[in-house]
Amino acid sequence: MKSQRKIICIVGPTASGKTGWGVEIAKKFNGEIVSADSRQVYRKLDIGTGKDLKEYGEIKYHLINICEPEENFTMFDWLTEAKKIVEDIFARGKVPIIVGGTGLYVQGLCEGFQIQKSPQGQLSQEKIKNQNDKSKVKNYSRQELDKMSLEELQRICLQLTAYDLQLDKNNPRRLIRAIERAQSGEIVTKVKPDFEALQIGVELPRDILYSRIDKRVESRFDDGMLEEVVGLIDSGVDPKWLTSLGLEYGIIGNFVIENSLPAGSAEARKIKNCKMENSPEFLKMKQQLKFAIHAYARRQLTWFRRFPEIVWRRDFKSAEKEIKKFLL
RNA sequence: GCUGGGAUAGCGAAGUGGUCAAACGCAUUAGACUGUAAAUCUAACGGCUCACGCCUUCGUAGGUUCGAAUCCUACUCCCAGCA
Repeated sequence: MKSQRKIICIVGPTASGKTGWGVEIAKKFNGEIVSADSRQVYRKLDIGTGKDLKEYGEIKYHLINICEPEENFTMFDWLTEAKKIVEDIFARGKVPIIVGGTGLYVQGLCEGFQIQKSPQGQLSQEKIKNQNDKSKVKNYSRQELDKMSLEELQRICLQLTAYDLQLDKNNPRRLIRAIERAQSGEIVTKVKPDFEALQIGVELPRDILYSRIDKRVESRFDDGMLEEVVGLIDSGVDPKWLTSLGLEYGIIGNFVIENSLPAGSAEARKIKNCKMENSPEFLKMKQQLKFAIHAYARRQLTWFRRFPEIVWRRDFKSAEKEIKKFLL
């Protein structure tokens, strides 16, 4: 197969078996895997993020374990790296295979997201000046914005961007971004990338998906996921940051904090952990985690559904056929 | 066997005469999403209907009342205390 500017994306909800497919495809089509996972980028977060590094075998993978806990990492950080790596893989005459459940990242790559100074942004700057109220012509930092109440954010947003935020006025994250965008005058646009992409979605009946998620939660606890979280907090990782990651680190993290597990000697901790294992609180937390991951999988599916170009496949064989056709 | 407490939608749980198809939480389902995305936010959620609306629900069966998830009677089951 000669080198060509084509990439394969394997997407789908968590626990659908994307990695397995990706590895098989990499083997069959001379590929390398580029992980599109916003949590596996962090070192030391292994069990909770489900880094099955062994699963890759001989296959080369990228963008896993590329930064330290607590480091800021955003879509554009990922995009910058991913673009470089994709080029690199092309240069080596191989096929980049993007595998991951972080749909936004995959979309950003396939659609070519780019930051741009926008005239609209300038307009907002004008608007600030026109407020005539010098005290409010302030550039708020993220830190400041994070501390604000919904009402404050709404107020500032209204001053800056007027009516165009009708949409998500109860969503602090969105409001903060809208404010930042207005302040910086930067906007994200799309520039068609010069490669072709085929997006394959791993499809799974809902009930099977859920039971796979549940099983995986169980086995991760068996693998020492609770201990991992305790260890991270113990070693000084900011619990606030950790829990902000959501799911395993959010729910287990909060559980660990509430039960003040990360204190005292390793010995004492171990005993406490064992005692914890089957306490009603522990069981409850475990169930809560499972449900949270169900909801996450649903959110992922909602996201993916908006992209009609994704080709959904239940069995690997037919996905493989699709890819063969595409690479021809 | 006696006494007390209780039975509410898939689950948990409010409601103790009208404004109750019944708060709230969970689950579930759908949606949003352009530098935090495993995050953040929105909605639906007894049945039928696009909808006004209609129909059937609060353990079961009767009763009181203009009107009952709410009061009365009997029955069934559950829990606690006493035997």
